[in-house]
Amino acid sequence: MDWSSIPSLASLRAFEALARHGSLSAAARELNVTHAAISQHLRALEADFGLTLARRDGQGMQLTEDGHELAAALGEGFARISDGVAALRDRARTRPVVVALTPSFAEAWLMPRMGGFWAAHPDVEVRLVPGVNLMDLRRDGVDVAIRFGGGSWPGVQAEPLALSAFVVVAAPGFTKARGMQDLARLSALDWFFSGASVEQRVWGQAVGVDFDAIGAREMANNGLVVSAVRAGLGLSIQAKALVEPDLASGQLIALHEGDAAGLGYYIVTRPDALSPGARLFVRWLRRRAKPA
Amino acid sequence: MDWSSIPSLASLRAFEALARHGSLSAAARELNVTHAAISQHLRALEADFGLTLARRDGQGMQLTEDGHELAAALGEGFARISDGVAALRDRARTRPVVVALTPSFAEAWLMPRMGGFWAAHPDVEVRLVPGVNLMDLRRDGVDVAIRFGGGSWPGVQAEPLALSAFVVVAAPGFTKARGMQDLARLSALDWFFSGASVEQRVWGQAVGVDFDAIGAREMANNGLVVSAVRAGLGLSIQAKALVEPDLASGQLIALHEGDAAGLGYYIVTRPDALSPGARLFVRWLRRRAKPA
DNA sequence: GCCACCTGTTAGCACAGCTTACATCAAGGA
DNA sequence: TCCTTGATGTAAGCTGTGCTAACAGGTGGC
Repeated sequence: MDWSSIPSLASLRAFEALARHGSLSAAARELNVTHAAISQHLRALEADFGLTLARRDGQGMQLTEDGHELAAALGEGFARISDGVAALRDRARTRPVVVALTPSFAEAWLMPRMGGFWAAHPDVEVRLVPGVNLMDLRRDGVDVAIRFGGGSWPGVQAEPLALSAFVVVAAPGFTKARGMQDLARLSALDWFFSGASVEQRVWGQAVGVDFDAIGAREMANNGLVVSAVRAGLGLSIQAKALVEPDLASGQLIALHEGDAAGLGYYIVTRPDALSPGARLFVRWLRRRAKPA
Repeated sequence: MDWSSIPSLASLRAFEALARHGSLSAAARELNVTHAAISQHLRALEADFGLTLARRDGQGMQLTEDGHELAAALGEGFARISDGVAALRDRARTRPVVVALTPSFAEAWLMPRMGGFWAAHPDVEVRLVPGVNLMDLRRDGVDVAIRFGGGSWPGVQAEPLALSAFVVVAAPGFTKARGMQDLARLSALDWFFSGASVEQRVWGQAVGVDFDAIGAREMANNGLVVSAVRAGLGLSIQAKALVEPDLASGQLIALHEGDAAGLGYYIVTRPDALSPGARLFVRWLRRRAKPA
């Protein structure tokens, strides 16, 4: 495409509007500018082409044949562009919001609350992508991630959703059955953990324990870990925010509680390009954050 | 057309170029800007739509599906616009140059020289429109006018082509046959003039004579006037520039010569919109002006 | 004659869109 | 392994396009 021979697009747009309205003032109103702006564009075009495009005709303007020819081309061209833009906006509006999060958070925190979002925004489709690895938001097409950690990751924006202390939990009967209150006397085999639980790995690093290394019992995912603990088979370390309901109902009891120390769940987004649906979802998340 | 929902056309143009080249730098080269400009436009579009349009991919860029959709629409739209502009330029290039002039000037000065222009520019069509009335250049679609007068007309540009004294001419035998050298003894009936000769009217005004009022013999056009004078039937006032050849060949002799006084032929053009052909014609005219 | 609308033109200002300048990263060749 | 080349990313700041403001004049309807 040889852009050098094409007059400024602003001029062409102005002329296209002029052609449709047949009057400088009307065109100016459509484009939210003054008539002087349109007049200048028209003069510039006529000087550039060396053609008269419109004759001044008392009230209003009359396109010449040359003017009509140009206007037709511009009308079609701009219409195609406008259609394409509109289609893309529509696509952006209806596109599912892709949310990456840790499996535990999805199960224990988000799913119980999702009903509220779906009720409020039935037209916004949300695709939850549970996963352990830190995904590259841009590369993997993720709109929003909920990550567990200290809140500082390079190249993304992060805001706290729910800072959370950790708790060591067990079934109410566990310590009684074992006849002990003393954590120090627990063996490695009493601990359950899951390599798939980002939260436990982060807490482990924070308190200086590598569950894998000390030979604790590993489960495939944190859901199994919690099941085992509920069954009175042992204990585990959990983000307090996630086991809140179990503690409240008495299904689990907290043996020890640790400091939040800035660790918790963060809403992580790309600095650029947040889709309309994603914007809604983030706003909804923020409102849920307070009570948690 | 709802322009408010359409991003800046410059951004869209930049993205269209990016889509075709698959690289910021290449697109920048096409548009004669730096890669930073393209990069900024891309970011602005992505932020506006809330969509990722292109993935950064080591060397070069890869459009997303959304990006391809947008690029297709833009490509077609801009192509239509570009075609329309090109067609109009072509039309402007090949359009005949409309030249308005006085009949006398056309016959006596321009026609003898037109061969030179046609030889130099065989592709430029020139339409001569001889006429007496001062035409409205814009309204009547006239590119160039050659007017006789003092050089100052409102709303147009005028540059001198050939300033010209007037001469009172007669056939060589005329005065001899009448046996007199003395202009004062000529009667009104010895004068020929034409109401269609702008030049004579202007000279008349300049010297304070209204040929019509004094009852001189009127002919339909100046060609007939000159014929009558050549035949020895009387005398007339003429722009010197137009009867130069007759004087040189001895067909006519000058009885009296008046001052140019700023009167003469001027190249008159509109301040705006001079078509390419018209530009050529005016330039050619200017070169002919010196020797005349 | 008045009013309400249009167009034409200039001077001057604001900001979109650019450049400059720096950074990082990947691919090739010495 | 280093160096060169050419890609992208981003911030700061300049510049010229495209606008407004403020004038003028013309036209049609009441």
